[in-house]
Amino acid sequence: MEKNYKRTTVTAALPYANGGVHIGHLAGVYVPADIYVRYLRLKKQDVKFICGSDEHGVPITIRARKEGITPQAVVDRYHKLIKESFEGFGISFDIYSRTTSETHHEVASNFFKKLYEEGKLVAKENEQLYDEEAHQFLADRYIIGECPYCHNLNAYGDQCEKCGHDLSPTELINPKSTISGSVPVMKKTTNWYLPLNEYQDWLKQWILEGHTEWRPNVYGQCKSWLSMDLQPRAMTRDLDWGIPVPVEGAEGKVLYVWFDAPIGYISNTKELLPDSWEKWWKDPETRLIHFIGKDNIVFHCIIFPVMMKAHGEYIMPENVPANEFLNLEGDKISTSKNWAVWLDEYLVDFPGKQDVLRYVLTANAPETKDNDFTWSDFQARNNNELVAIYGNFVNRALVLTQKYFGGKVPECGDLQEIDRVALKEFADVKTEVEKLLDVFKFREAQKEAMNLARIGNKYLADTEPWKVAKTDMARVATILNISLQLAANLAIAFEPFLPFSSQKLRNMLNMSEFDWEQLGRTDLLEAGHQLNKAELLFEKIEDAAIEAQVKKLEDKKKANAAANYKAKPVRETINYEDFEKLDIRVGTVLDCKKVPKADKLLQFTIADGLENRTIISGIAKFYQPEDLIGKQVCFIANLAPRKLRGIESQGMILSAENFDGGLSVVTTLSEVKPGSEVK
RNA sequence: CGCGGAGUGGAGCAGUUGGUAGCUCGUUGGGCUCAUAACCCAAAGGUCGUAAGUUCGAGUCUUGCCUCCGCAACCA
Repeated sequence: MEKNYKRTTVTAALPYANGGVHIGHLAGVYVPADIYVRYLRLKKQDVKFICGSDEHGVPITIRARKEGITPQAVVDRYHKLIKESFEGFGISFDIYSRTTSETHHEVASNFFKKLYEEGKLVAKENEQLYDEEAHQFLADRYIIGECPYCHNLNAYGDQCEKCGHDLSPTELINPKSTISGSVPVMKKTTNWYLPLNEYQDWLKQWILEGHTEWRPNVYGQCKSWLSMDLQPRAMTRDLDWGIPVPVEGAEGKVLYVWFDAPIGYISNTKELLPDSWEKWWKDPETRLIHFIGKDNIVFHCIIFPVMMKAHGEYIMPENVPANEFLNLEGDKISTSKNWAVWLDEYLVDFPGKQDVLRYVLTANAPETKDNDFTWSDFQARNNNELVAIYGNFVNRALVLTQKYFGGKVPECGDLQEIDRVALKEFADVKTEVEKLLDVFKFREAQKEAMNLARIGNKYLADTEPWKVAKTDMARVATILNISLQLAANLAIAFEPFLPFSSQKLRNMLNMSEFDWEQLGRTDLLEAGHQLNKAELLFEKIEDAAIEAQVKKLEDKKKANAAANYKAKPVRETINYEDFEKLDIRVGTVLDCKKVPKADKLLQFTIADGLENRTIISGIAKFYQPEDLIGKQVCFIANLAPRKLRGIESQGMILSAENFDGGLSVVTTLSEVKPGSEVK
């Protein structure tokens, strides 16, 4: 803030066009960004608010394949949905474009070309698994196979979720493509890498020394990254959905989405301002602010800055206010599990109540830690704060004015001490709100704005104009004049937070012009100015509406459980000899305890009718060790022993994996002798 | 195993450079009646995840431990 900037470029994370947007997106990124931008605009500062859909990447191709449509059709659908949701909530982007736009393809392509031609990228050849049926290289997560450590048959190419080992796809036994089910083959490929390591010292200096004021979560995350040795990172992928790599010999390759997406900020600016976009990105007198969620910190603080640095013409972000996550009724919000409050549905269920959600999400914003959204909190904040404090004060001032002065702003007479105190208090609010907004503390800033209404209610209670009216109308005039000035101030103070309500309030007050500098002043409405009819600024939300939402969520939860249960296709047929190779037996658990310093592993001592054996199993999350002692389990007796956390596991205990990932140990219906074979 | 963030009265949050713990909502009692049973006042209620340490003194510094969230597939 010390530096005097001429203009501010504000970006909000590009939502991925593979689903709708929900309250988590809104709370984490778009509402705070919108508040900030509206605030700057009110201060008459030069600001551009840039966003758009991120429309490339593998998951979109997967969805398209699943639905039997083109990737373009997928992104068209979600781009429209997302764009409309944002518009519905008054997120005031100057442009909301998309990364499939022509401009973006050109900008991203040129960006890459410049880095390539100047030798800022390093080409590297390596071998990757390739799906010959689907004709594409496979990202780690799209390969499953048997884990070489715990022999879980459904380990992913990057990690086995059962034993927690980090894997590389080539380690998997019997790897299989999740896309086509075919067996992937090794194929050589060349990709271009951004040598992050070469920029490490610069990053350290820029962030760790230059930006100690960044939020602790952002700064800490950067510090964590910069304390390790950064590795070159591939900026291209072998895929057919994306921006073609503009280099000879790079057919069938596209830019990595995380290379492509942040450049989207730049190209969308260019689309908005074809002639003057450069000053918004290249002029050192421009302040660049990225609003993101915590999962994006590394891209916006490390990778994208390095890209821009390597390019050489761009300015660096001045701040990256990242929020933590929002939970919903105690559980993580999840697109894939459909555990979310979707914005498009909210707009239908609560028409005209966009500001209520904006208010609640800001009041409860996950600025320093993850927070929880609950419908009962939503109701309470609406009824006890918006309605009771803000709406009610405005209503009181207007109704009294209507009653005593026919809806005309009365003359302000001599001020008494109590008036001066109230005026002083609300003048102070301006300074306070500004101070907080300037450092991205939106939650507190909104609370401070709400204090204006509190001051108003107290002022009315203290001065009791309805009593004074019996004896001294001149005094009532002064009191109501001040109250109305306060209401006008509220309209300004809340404009960044609750734009719809501010608009409504300004209409009631018949106020045309307004800007932030007027905040704290007492001459916003002239004596004799005619007010419009008072309406309610906010309405109470009844229990029934809340119960309906809670029920909707519960129904979703049930539907999810059902939808997520889908049996996997049966594997390749085997013959009896193959089966016979497996020696499956029943054993009795003699002892069971947690493996120290491993959160998933249990160590079993199993009576097997022979010499007893030790088996490690990754089911600690689902069983208390003592509950298993004495129980009979099925295990594979002739699996090659394997060391896990330093303990040799002599076999594998069989468990069924439920739809939700939960594991249930396989046992027998009646007790049998330890060592009995399972056939 | 490693790294980052967080753990404060019933709920949601503040607590700056260490000095007897604040705010909003809720609760209880009182007041008022202009107002969407809304508003105003007052009170009760925390010893700050846990154990130890530094200090005359720690929520605020150090160390260990516990719990939650996140960490380059997707996801704010």
